[in-house]
Amino acid sequence: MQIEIPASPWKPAAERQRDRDAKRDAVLRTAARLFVENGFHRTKMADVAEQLHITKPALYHYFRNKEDILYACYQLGGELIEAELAGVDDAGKRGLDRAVAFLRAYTLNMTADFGMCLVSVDDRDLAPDSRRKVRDWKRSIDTRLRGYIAQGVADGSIREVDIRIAAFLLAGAVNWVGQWFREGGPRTAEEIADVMADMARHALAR
Amino acid sequence: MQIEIPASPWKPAAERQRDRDAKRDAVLRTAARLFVENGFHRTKMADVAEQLHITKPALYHYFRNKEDILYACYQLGGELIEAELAGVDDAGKRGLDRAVAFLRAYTLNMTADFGMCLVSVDDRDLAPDSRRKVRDWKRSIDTRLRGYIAQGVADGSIREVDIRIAAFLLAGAVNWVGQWFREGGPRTAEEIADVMADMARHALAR
DNA sequence: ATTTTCTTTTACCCATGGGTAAGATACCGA
DNA sequence: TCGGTATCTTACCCATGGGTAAAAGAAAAT
Repeated sequence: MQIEIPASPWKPAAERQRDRDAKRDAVLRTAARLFVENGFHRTKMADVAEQLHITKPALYHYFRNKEDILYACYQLGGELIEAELAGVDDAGKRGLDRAVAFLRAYTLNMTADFGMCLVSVDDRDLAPDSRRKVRDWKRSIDTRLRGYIAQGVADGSIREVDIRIAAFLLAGAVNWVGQWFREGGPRTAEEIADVMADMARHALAR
Repeated sequence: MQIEIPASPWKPAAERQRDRDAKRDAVLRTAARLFVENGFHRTKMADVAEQLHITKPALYHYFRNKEDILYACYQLGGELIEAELAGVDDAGKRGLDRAVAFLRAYTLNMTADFGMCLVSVDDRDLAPDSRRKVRDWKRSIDTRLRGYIAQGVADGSIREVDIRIAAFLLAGAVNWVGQWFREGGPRTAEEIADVMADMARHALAR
């Protein structure tokens, strides 16, 4: 016979909250994958629901609308990248080393669902205010890369290049990874990131 | 008093055909620009018509449906690129020189409306058979770039790289140009193509 | 002049898919 | 046991936008 332990009155509530968060997370992951796989417009709310074995209206308990899900994808994708980029400044003192480390970290993220979402989904599908936030964030990423390149030119580790164009081109190579990389292909994400880092280094180094 | 010159019975018909072709072309250009500007799904047939000062049903005299316009964009974009790529083999005998010339030519095209269409519009919006043709063509472009790189590795002008990944990354840098380049910006298309060529050369050269 | 053909318009149709209203079910605290 | 709340379902609504039918207008052929 078990002794009845009086449960804390807060515990069930907390557990409930955990459940809710887990479910919200599941919606987000499923949607992100479908957005990447089939595109935002071809992904119906009913499709997302079907994958989760629920019905469409149930989704609206976790997100206000479709655009809200999309924005959450961008937000989470952004946070994941920011986390990955945190260690870049420790990669070395020279601008070249930092730029390369930045691109390598970015590439890794671009092979994951939420990273892909950032580039394979059009941010014009967001409401104006959400879109502004996303654009601001993207701009900050770009500014950061340009900063490393500028630093490298200043410290002599990077040759004289048009910083704006160079940053766009390098970012393009990385962003495009989200368009062709698929889990289970002939190369791992790490291998691709290594090649990217190697080529970026050669492209920039004096 | 004017002498009545009996018109050739074929001339009016030919002129009519020219008119029709010119109008069809105008539809295509307008649509391509709007597709790039606002995205395929946000571009309504009525929008295209409005820009041309006609009404929506008039469009259907020149194209069977919206997807047909999209396919024509891809087709023309492809032809323009093929034309630009024709001279690549004459750029030198070494694989490196050819790869660089290829990327430079490709970049130039990616700054024009139809070139942008190729990458900024999702080919999953095409019907299955059209999509297969487009995919086949894209694959042939990729194969060609890989061929130049492989040749370069063989003749010693390009260092040992993972050819598949290198081609994807370089193509990514180029394709992404269509996402950010806009006419009237701080740099011309030529300047961007030059930077691209320069960086690609450094990234690949032994 | 009139008939025919090409082009364009007005007035529609309707499938799609995001979103909601209202009720059923389960679960919790008291 | 009961009232309240969170969750999910069934049954809808309806705006949107691609596409069409049919008639009007313009131009060419006879």
